[in-house]
Amino acid sequence: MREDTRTRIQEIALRLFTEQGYEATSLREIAEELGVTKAALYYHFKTKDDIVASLVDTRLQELEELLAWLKEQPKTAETRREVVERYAEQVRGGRHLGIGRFLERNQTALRDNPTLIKIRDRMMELTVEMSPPDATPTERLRHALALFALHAGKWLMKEEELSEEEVHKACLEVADRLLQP
Amino acid sequence: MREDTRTRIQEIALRLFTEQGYEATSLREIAEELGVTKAALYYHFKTKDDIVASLVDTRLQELEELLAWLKEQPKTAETRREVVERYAEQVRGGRHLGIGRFLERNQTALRDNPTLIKIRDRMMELTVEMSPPDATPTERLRHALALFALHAGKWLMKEEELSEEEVHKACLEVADRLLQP
DNA sequence: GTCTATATATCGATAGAC
DNA sequence: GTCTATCGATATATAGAC
Repeated sequence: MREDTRTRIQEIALRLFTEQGYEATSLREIAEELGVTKAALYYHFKTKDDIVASLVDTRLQELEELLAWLKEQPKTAETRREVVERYAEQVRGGRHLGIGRFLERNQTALRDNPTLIKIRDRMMELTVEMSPPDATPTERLRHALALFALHAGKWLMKEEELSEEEVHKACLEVADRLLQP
Repeated sequence: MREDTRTRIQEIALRLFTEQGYEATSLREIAEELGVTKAALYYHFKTKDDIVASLVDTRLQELEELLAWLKEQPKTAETRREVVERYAEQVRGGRHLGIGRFLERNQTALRDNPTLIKIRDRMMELTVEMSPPDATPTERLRHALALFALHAGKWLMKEEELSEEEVHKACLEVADRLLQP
């Protein structure tokens, strides 16, 4: 069962945008890896930005689901732990693996992209909604950083000779410590 | 006492590279803000990359000084605390303020820049050298993340109505918690 | 030190044949 | 669905006058 061309464009674009950056990756490069000409891409996507939009729409949806759930929960330590677990599951999540890193690395280049702006806003909301209204600045920072630890951990430990499971476990343990009262 | 042109180019370039990204910022834009033509820039810097080099060389030097100092210290909790303090001082540091953010936001676009590669390597070394050889993966991640917290904190708290001092204090407190045994 | 003018290359995007 | 050919804009960089 062969993948369709649209999906392959998305995969190649995601990888190159992540490795090289959005601006530094041309449609010519994407087309060459796919084995077609630049013009062929325009049959599948209207613009270069459209490729990005198709990538990030799914991520925005996931984030909004998590945020909606969080808003219905009491702002307790137990809720925060569950947010981190759900977020971690999304970050390393099945088929959308890698979109997180793409987003991290292209925030400036894509700072005017409407969907990216929404993702950043939701992310900010998420960190705010984790803490009760009377939390101190330090507490709020700790809770926010717990989510951040899941990204940073993977980068910081990429040179260690550890399995993905071990890295994941270490990330969750550090996140948990940041959530302790 | 008027600044010289070379310094003004560096200031404008640093700001635009940080706000818009390296690739998205053209020499034309820099020249326009300076009030000269593109060609004039080439009198002061040989290439666009040369402007970057002039910016990051200082940061590399700072980082190498800190690393050299760290390597002579025992890997104790006290040493780790002092590394964080010195690093924090560099991050918000006087005249080189803003280079940290520039580096964070242009890692992909400038991934082949020799000085940037060195900075990334030294940064990695720094996180490794903080922990004793027998530290667990989780401990190593915690120590590394303590340095990271100083960057992330500023981003995460940029929308809070806090003074720079308060944000800085919160960052240091969270970093300190990550260093606790 | 800064200018005008230009070389050369690449980009995103489109038109139209097949 | 993919091609060739091309448009118009913009990029980095250089040559040479002043």
